[in-house]
Amino acid sequence: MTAHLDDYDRKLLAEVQKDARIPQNELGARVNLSTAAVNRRLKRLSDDHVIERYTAVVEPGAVGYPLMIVVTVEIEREQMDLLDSMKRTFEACPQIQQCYYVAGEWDFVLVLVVRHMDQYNDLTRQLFFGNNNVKRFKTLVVMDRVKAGQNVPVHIEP
Amino acid sequence: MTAHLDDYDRKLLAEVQKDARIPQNELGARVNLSTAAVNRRLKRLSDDHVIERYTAVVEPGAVGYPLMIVVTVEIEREQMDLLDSMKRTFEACPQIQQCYYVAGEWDFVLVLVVRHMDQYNDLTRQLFFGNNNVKRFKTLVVMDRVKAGQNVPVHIEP
DNA sequence: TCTGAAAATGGACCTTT
DNA sequence: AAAGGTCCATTTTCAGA
Repeated sequence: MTAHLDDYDRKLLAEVQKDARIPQNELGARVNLSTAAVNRRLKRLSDDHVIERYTAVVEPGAVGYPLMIVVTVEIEREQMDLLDSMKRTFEACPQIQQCYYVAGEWDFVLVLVVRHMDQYNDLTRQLFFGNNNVKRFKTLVVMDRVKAGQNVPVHIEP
Repeated sequence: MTAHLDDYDRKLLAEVQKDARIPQNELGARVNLSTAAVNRRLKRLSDDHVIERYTAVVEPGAVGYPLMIVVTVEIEREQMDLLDSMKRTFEACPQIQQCYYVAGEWDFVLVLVVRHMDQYNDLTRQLFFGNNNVKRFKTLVVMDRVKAGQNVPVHIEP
């Protein structure tokens, strides 16, 4: 499953995770490869789905979503079709940035961005109060986004 | 604070959040703008920090981090310098993808990617058991990453 | 908005291990 | 075979008119 990545690949991944717009010749200079080799490796990493996609990260506050909220959700019954339909509902909600189905004290963890508390209130009605498979949920209001991103460590550790 | 974005900006942001490698002429075709106009707008959005950065999203499983874990942490005392040092510790830990300081039943929510349970165990020793300002923490093991990303909705809603 | 120069990408082809 | 390097055509970016 795990692709065999060498040291060059790891260095490249570290760089493009930090900044995907560094030109390939500059990347080559940093890792000691020709631009053509960098080009081939990046293409391979994309083809192999090691690199899932390239994206622009938008600052939520700058587009009118200054409020971030984490929600833990417990459900009533762990029934396949109910689960799937909940997952699809969460997936389809644009304000939900992330949705994880988890094992432990809760069943779902959601991370959402909203315009203001009123919008969050509306969403709780739609998503939680309006769904009779939701047993209870807890709201955690984010006061400081200490660290955010999808970066995966790529350094050589056991 | 909120930059004044028009409809073109929003459409562009929606597109580059989905895929940051679409060439500007193609973007222009999609939103009905010349490539030069697209170019200027994207530059402005970057300069204004509406677009924070461009990044490659790496599939954690493909580089040996198949396990994702959400942790909620409660701390002993909410003292400024202790808080700051905890934030810095969490920020510096490569396995911690996201760290939110929150209000509610917990103080921190962490999202981490690890190689296997043993690595997570080690991390709990370092980060939680080894820190006497941590009162308690709860582990939620992610079974399904239903939705992941940093996408911010940019459509026109109240 | 149009035009063109400069930069970046990505393929062809040859060489090394 | 697998991967690197050089060279070159094509595509993309980006600024001035």
